Amino acid sequence: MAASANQKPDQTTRRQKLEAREAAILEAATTIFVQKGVDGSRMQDIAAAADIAEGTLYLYYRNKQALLNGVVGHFWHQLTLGAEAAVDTEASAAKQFRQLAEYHLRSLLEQYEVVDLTYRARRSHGEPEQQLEQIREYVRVFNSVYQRALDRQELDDSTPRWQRRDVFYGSLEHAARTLHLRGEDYDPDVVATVVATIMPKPMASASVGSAKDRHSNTKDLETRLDNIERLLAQLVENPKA
Amino acid sequence: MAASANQKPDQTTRRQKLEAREAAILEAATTIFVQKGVDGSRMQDIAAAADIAEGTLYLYYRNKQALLNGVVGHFWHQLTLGAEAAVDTEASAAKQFRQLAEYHLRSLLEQYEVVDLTYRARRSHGEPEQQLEQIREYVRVFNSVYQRALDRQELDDSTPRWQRRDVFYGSLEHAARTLHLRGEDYDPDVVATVVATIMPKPMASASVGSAKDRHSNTKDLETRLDNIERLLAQLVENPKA
DNA sequence: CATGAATTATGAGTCATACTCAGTAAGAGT
DNA sequence: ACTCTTACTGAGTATGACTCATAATTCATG
Repeated sequence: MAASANQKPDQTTRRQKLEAREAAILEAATTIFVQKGVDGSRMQDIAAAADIAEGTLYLYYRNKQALLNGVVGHFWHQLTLGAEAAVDTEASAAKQFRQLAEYHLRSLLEQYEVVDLTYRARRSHGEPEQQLEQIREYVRVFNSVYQRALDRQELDDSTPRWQRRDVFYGSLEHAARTLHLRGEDYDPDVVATVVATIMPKPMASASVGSAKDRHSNTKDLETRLDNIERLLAQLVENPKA
Repeated sequence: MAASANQKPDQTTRRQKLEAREAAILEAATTIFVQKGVDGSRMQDIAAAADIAEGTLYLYYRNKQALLNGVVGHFWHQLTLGAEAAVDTEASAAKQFRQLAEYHLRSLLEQYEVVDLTYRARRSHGEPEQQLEQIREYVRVFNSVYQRALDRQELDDSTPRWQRRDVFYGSLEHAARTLHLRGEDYDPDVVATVVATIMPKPMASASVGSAKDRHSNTKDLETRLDNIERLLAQLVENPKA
């Protein structure tokens, strides 16, 4: 994950070398932490995996906790970039929430082990008790979607934003845990439920009978409209294939 | 929290003494863990606080992780007892959910630091990755309320139970975190929102909901969507035929 | 109440590992 | 080449989790 484009096959400037080292450290640390857990990982091993001496590690991160924070912070930063890309700011508010929810749930599931590290990253060693900066950054993606929805009057403000946000992230987080524990995959149904919860919906979802099949998650009308849009786009771009 | 009533002012039987020690250890460990965090707590200090030698600690708990599990497990067990007491099984389903939600949110807020320890209790030192037994026990309280609601037909089963459960606990958990970070107190509004989310619309005497009946309208839309989807699916899979 | 066998408690010692620091290498500027 | 600064190194130190030989307690016996 180099920050900027490579100019030449081998990075030469001092700055670039340092950044490459830092990236290598983060990658190594992520791997080892995920593999062996935080307590099971020795700084020695992480250094070896990053191909540097143990002491060098401490030039980049004050201590193990800081390294963990770095790993987790990096992860959430990447997640922010992905989320911003996943949301189509032109689409309807419901669709944007759905895109964000889908991206979020997918990511949590795919990188469950890294997410798990998040819970150990916090409070350096005493008082502060604060969120990681990068997590707050990530939440801003939700805030943007929310604000646009308000501006366009596609969402009323009958419920405080933070409450809806907590429902959104809280539900998805727990759903991810449940799905992971069961060894199940991404479930579009969850996204539909959560989005329907966030957006006050004028309609009472008429319940169709048994819809266990993956085909008919026909809970949310908007979800179905999405599907139609996607199918249409498919047809338009690939009329024959 | 002695299991049974004391027979005499000073506990004399072997069993009682051991149980008292165990309780003392848990209490001491809880205090120290909360005060200094898991990494900041030395087994030495915990032993001292429990008024025993360090080695004795290891007769009761295999290692620090096991001790942490003990502390957290004890906490959730107590929470289960409290939750069962807080729910009136005769009341309406909505009310029971509200009682449980209120109790849950209050407890999370009041003992936020202990709850925080929960995230570190898991995976002994490698593979298993499983919930604490006592947490599963706690969740059963929700399941009971849910089952009663179903039996009495105060709740439809249009959404899977686990999804509603994740919304319930996930939302409350995040709300607790938010309120705690802001230094705010228990907020009844959150409970109302969460319960309204769990229970499909028509109910909930707490929250005000404008339930306008658009049922026919919705149904109409659904029928039309069904047709369109079917046609599209045919087209996509069989472009020419 | 002795006696001793089982159980429970002790804390000095062991050991693994996070972190330090005196010394070395590698650039950059002259 | 020579400094001066910045970056790296890994043997060494300190800390704290865990062990274990020994001691104290408890309790079932004669």
